Amino acid sequence: MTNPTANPTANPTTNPMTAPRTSRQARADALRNRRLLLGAAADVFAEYGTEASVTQIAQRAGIGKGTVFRHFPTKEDLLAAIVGELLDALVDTGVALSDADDPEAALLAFMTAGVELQVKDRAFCEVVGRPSLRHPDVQAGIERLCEVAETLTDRARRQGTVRQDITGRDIVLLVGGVHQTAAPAMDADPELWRRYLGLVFDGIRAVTAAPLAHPAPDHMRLG
Amino acid sequence: MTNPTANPTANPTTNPMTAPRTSRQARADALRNRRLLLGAAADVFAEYGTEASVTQIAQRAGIGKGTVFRHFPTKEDLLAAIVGELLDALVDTGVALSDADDPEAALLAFMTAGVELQVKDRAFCEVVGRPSLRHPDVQAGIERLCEVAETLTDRARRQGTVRQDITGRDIVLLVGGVHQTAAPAMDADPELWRRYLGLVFDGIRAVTAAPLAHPAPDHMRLG
DNA sequence: AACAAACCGGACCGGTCGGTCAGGTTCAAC
DNA sequence: GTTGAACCTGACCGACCGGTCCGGTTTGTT
Repeated sequence: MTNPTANPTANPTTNPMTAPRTSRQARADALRNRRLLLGAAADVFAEYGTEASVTQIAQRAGIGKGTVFRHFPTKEDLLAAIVGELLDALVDTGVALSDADDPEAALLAFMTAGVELQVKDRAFCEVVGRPSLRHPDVQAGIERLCEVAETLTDRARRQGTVRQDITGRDIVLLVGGVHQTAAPAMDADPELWRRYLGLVFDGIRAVTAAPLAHPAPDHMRLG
Repeated sequence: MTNPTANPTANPTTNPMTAPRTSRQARADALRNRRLLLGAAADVFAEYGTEASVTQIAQRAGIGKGTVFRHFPTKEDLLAAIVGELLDALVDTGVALSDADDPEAALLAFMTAGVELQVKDRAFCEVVGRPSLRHPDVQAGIERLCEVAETLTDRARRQGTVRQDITGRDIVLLVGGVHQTAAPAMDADPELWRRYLGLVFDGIRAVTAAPLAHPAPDHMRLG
């Protein structure tokens, strides 16, 4: 959906990654600036989080601030495009793990990849970890993430290596939670999240434990 | 330390909760406004988080913005006073649980109280969950929290109901992490954190699991 | 009652933010 | 080469922030 090489016939008003106009070909300088913008935005959002200013992104890209708003009507649209790509990449990782030999190891690898992405990218973990950004692209990406997580979880459940009462949504939420658990102490130990991922995964593997008293979530946002 | 009824001979420059002047008695209106301010700040920070504006707090208290800065030189000092009180209350809860009959249940009750506080108070969980606010009062409060958590953990460890490689700092970090895990879906289910507290506690109780590969944190902030 | 110190409050300051727009520039079609 | 639409830019706008300041008010004391 947010793949920059996607079908150019897609609706340009809902997909700013494709050609912005349907009639004429996009101009060469416009495409060049768009690439510069997306690269700079990815870097700056990753390093400074969602509160990075548009001015800062424009400077990093070497373009004017007005050009940013020409390509994306609001800052949130730009942010959603960046985070959407990251979500897509993580979904792809999950899909690739869906037919691995060891379902338990595959689920752990998926969670590891998720936490690593959050560690690397401040904006990603801020957007995924809070119900603030209601952008449809992001919502859809998270939904796809839950689906692939459910696939991975289901295989491990059938194998009997993880408890029966864990869902794909649990996994997605726990990936965010593991990162947040370690976050306050990550300056002192950048790999601390591995400790809590191990602990949480022991909880996920506790097949002999009593079922969790509280039911699983059925949807992740809105009320 | 941040108890409003604490010893009035404490250094007023480091403890804004006590009388602001050593020589004369504080004026009646000043004390009244201070109480209004602290109450309003607690409410507004709890509801809107650390980004609540000083103007908003002053309006809720029914006082002028200048009066806020008369009592606390910066917004961060006010925030630290509020959060410090909450930390003290949680430490007291932990101390009260330190001689309970069932160490395992006591540790779980402590964690439950911690998550409940985070659910109720946005500012509290923002300050505890991020290494941003370096205010000494807050740092000291977190340190005391880790100590009482270590006491509770140690009793449960000796009893053999929790794994040997869990520390008090782990517990404090996990309390924050459990809340953050459920946070994205708490609009739909405000009690969802109970599910993940149960799951994490199963991990903590996994006495037969292999020891965690990554070592425990030895300090929580700075680098 | 009279006084001075303490206190109050909101206009004000400098700074930052997301977003707009007029005017100059560049590209591509012919 | 000419032309005009698409594009680029950075000065600018209004809103909001934390924090300051001083004229006016309140308070406790004498």
